[in-house]
Order: sequence, then structure tokens, then C-alpha cells
Amino acid sequence: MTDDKTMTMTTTNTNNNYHHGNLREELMELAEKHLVNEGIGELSLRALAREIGVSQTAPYRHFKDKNALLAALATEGFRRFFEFCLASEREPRADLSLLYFGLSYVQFAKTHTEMFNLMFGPVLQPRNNYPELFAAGREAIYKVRAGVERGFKTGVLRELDDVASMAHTVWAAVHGVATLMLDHGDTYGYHRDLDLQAEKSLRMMIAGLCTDPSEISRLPTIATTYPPESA
Amino acid sequence: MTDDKTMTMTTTNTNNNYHHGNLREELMELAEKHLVNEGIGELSLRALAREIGVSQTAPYRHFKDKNALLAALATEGFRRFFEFCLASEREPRADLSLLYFGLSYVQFAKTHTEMFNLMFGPVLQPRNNYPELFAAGREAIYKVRAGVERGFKTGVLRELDDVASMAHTVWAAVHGVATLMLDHGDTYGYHRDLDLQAEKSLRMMIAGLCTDPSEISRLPTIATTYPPESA
DNA sequence: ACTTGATATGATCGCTGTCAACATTGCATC
DNA sequence: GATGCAATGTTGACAGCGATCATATCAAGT
Repeated sequence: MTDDKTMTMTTTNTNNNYHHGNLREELMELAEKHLVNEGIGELSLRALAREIGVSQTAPYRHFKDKNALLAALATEGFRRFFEFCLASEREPRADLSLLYFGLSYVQFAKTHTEMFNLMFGPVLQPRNNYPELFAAGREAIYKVRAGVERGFKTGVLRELDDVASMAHTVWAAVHGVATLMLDHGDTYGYHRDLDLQAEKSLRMMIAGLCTDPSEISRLPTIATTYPPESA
Repeated sequence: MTDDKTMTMTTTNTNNNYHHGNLREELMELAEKHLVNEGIGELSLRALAREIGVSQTAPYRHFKDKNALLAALATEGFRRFFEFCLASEREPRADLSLLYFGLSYVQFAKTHTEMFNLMFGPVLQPRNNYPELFAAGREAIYKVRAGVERGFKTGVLRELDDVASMAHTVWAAVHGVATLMLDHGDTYGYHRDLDLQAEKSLRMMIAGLCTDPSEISRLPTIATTYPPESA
């Protein structure tokens, strides 16, 4: 659309039109904007280059191919996601912490849908070629694992199985609620409060893993007000 | 590859090379084959037409665009899936029936990965333009709903919430286990038995919704032998 | 001043979905 | 049996895409 090549530069720019000087970052920024607005299907390296005002092959100096850019984007997305979850990690009660993590997960999926699909969907699978992205995914799992371990130590979680297995279960519950909301939101859809439903499902499943299930049902639903205020 | 236009015809063919006579069905069959073997990314209408030996725009006589063919494919996929779940519906105990449904779901996702992603993934979303596909999705939900209702009537499921809400929860659990297996199989991956893990997670979550949780843990794991023999 | 390495360019290939105009066929109707 | 029409398939073209190549330009270190 905007066909101007007028100084879209940001930093490290020595006012030179041949070398852009900051292409990689700018590509990432713009790519994310397009990802958010138009979705992954409409994201094209050529369009990005065109919009930035650079030749269509310039991006290939910074990313081996399209997927490499997407992988970098997804890795950055995980960084955002971890910030997004900080509040839930601060909760001292392990069962509530897991619930809050789940709510964060669902909220993130809802507010960053395309990014979520990119991070957790099948596009960048398998992850052999993206070690950073792979590591980010593992880090996410370890967060749940830590929550489960804490739940064991404090006695709020039933030790139905080993830590890894129960962490997998919690993750599956959380992941299921989130993806179901995205992938089948309109199948359930209309006239149903999906946020509230998501929270109810999360509570039911997590409560089933707790020594005192009633505890997690005690406090009022907070789907609409979560996360507290940060992020 | 095979550049021959030599009699790939099947039925209703009056030995005429201009009108193929059975193009729609043949497109679907071949498309599914490609979907299974190469994945959705490599599926191209042109390639299909080429392979069948018909002009590259012929498919558009039968499908408005590529997504329309994918939608038809997904709808057919649901039909297969329902057959795949028949055994689980025959189980009289509601809790076990839900567990078996979950196992079917996971097995289907594992053995028909690309189809599963097409059916339940974000590619064909929203479903406003695919009423048949939409209806198929609803039908799937109703099956879970029926299982939950049965669980209520026979008293094996705790009435933690209304039928719709608990059906959503069960579906989320099942969906989560399956998609987690696909989307993050290699993140968890290596040296873990994903089938067994999936079953364990399903059991834990469903047991949490049962009046007698121990019951569902009693019988031995069957992940590797499910479904029984049919399909 | 000269080399070197990083970066951007333009041309090009093969692929895709889609469209408009045209050709062929089968079937229903006269 | 001839005619007309709707369904079906063809031809040719267009624009957009990812990707690769040899080449041009620049910045910085020697």
C-alpha cells in the first residue's frame, strides 16, 4: 500500500539507502504485525520486503527461508508468553497457581491467537531445525512441572503418578481448553460464554487432581478479570 | 509424474476423453491419498488434476476453491471418525465409554494425523461457509454430550455442572491429550511412551469427574490394543 | 589504497490459485 | 430424430508466491 521508501529506519542507521542496517528486527516487527492482523496465511516474505522498501530477496540474508522467520517469531512469542504467566507463578498455592497458569494460557491463546497457533500448532513441526524454539517449548513444560512438584511437596496435589506424567496431564487439560476454544469456538459458539466455560473446565479438571477439590471451587470465577493487571 | 491420460476412469464412464464422468469422487480420493502421504501443505489442485489427467481448472467445476475441497474432505473425515468411535459407544458403563471415546480420539489423531488437523485445526475456520462440516462437528459434540447424560442417569459421573459444561470439559480433556501428542510429541518425545502417557492422562482427568474414581483405574491399560479390532 | 565479508539487488525458475472465454457432451424437450 | 440447454472440461493467461543465482554495493580493518 504505502509505496514510500521514506526513512522507515529505526536505529543503527547511517542514513544510507543501500544497507538498511536494521532489517532483521524490522522484518520481525512487521511480520508480527501482519501475523496478528491478517493471519499466518497472508504472511509473505515478498510483501514484507516490499512494505519495508527493500528488495524481495533481502530477507533471505537474515532468514534461511520463510519457516526460519516464523520460528524466530514463535520463539519471541514464547518470551512474551512467559511474561504473560509471571503472575500465575507468584501464586503460592500450587493448585491455584496451576489454575492461574491455565487461565493465562487460555487468555494468551485468545488475545494472541495467530501467535498461539504458530507456537503450539503443527506449522513448525518437527522442531529439529529450530533448537531455540524447541528449548522454549521445553521451558514452558518445566513451568508446569515445577508447579506439580510444588503441589506434591505442599500436599495439595494427589500423587496419582510421577511428576512428569501429572505435568503432562495438567498441560493436556490446559492445552485442550485453549485449543478447543480456538478450533471450535464457533462450533460451540453463540450464546455461550467461552471464557467462563474455559475456566469451569479448567477448574473441574485440576480439582480432580487435588487432595481437597472443594478448595479450588471455593473462590469466585475470575475469567473476565484475569490476568490481574500486568501484561 | 505419470503423464498418461490412459483410462484412469472408474464408473459411469462412456469411454470418452473429454468428459471424465467421475471427477469429483476421484478428486476426493486422490486428495485424501496426498493428504495422508505428503501432508496438507503439499496438496495442490493443479497436481491433482495433472495426476488424474484432466485440465488444471477442471476441479473448479466441482469445488469453488481449494478450501471447499478441503472442507468436503474433512466432512468425509468426520464420517470415518464416527465409525472409528462406534466401539466406544457400545460400552455400557458411561465412564468407560468416555474413556474409550478418548482413546479412539487419540488413536485417530495418531493414525490420521493430517486428517485430524484438517478436521479439528484452524485451517477451515470459521465454518460459516461449510454447513456440512459445521454439522459434523456438532454431531461429534453430541456424542460426548450423550455419554455425559448417560453418566448422570446411571450415577457414575458427578454432577459438577450441567451436561453441556461437563461435555465441554470431557471434550477439552480428550482434545488436549490428542493435540498435545501431535503438536508437542517431539517436545516431550524421545524415550517416553506417548500412547501410554495419553491413556494415563485421560484416565486421571475422567476419573476426576467420576463418583467412584477408583473404578476407572482398576482395569489395565489398553492403549496399545485399542480399538479392539474393528476399523 | 586494498581486500574482505556482510548485505542488498535484479533476473529468473517453477509453482500456485483463480479467472474469462471457449469447446464438448449428455439429456430433456419438441 | 433434431434442437437447445446446462453441466462439464479445455485453453490460455494473469498475478503472486518461495526460492536461488550471479552480481553490485557498502563498511570496516589492514
